[in-house]
Amino acid sequence: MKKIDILKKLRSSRLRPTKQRVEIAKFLFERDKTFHFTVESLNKLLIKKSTSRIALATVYNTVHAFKAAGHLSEVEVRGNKTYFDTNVSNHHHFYDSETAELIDIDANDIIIQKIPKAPNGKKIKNVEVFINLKN
Amino acid sequence: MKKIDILKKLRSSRLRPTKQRVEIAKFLFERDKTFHFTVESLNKLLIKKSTSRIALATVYNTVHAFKAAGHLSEVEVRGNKTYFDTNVSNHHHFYDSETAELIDIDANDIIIQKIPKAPNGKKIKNVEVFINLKN
DNA sequence: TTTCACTTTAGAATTATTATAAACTAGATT
DNA sequence: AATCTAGTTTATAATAATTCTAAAGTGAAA
Repeated sequence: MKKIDILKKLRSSRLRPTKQRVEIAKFLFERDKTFHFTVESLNKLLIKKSTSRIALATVYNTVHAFKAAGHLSEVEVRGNKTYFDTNVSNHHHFYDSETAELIDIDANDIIIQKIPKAPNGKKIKNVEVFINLKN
Repeated sequence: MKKIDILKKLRSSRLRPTKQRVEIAKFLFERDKTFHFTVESLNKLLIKKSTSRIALATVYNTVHAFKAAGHLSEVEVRGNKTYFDTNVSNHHHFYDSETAELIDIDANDIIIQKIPKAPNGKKIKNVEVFINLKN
């Protein structure tokens, strides 16, 4: 993705193409493969690579702005709380983000027909299906 | 579940049945339905219900001890960091907890044959399949 | 009943994230 | 081009969830 495309992408998302946003956007989107990161890891990479210093809070702001604009997705469904479950059997969950409530789904109520094989020397430990709900 | 069972359960898991553990275990396991909670919410409920005061750190310790013993499962796979993904299309993930690495799975590589319908007045927003890896 | 490794406790520390408020800037208006 | 202004960036403080620490307490083995 060219710089000009990034400018377009930002403008079309009503994000002012500031120096920082352009720099972060170039870093994130000028690549061939998918890129997974946390704000913290992105920040470290930016510090290494970039000439100008970008505040951590700006990285948070920018990442969330990109997310709101649909340029990034967040691989996290439950906020930052850890839920525990007295049901230790293999099962799945509905998650209602309105009420921050988890609902069990019996393992038998979901059948997965096709599944990819694990990469390289890895094995599949378990498969969790998470169904997010809306009203 | 009776108190005596809880004592057995703890002993068999090599957890000393201390006053606090028994109290928390009774609260968690002497019920018919699955119970979902966070340490914080559990702590609040314990403060309300219990006679003796239990330190928050003890609730953390105890919950993790129960988890290690297999009496509780943790509905959370990625620690407490939020990952972002430059791939905004609908897709799934492998998660390698050894390396804390996410790997994309194309939406077409997973086919779900049977899925439960959403509860009460809710709709399904999206379905996330999370495949945990081991070595 | 003594002993000691395991526990509990209060509070400090850490980590991830969000809020704040002052300084800055892209782009519209003059 | 100079001015204006809402949106941005920044350093820092605040918050929230969780873990650490070190001292005091306690099951249960001997």
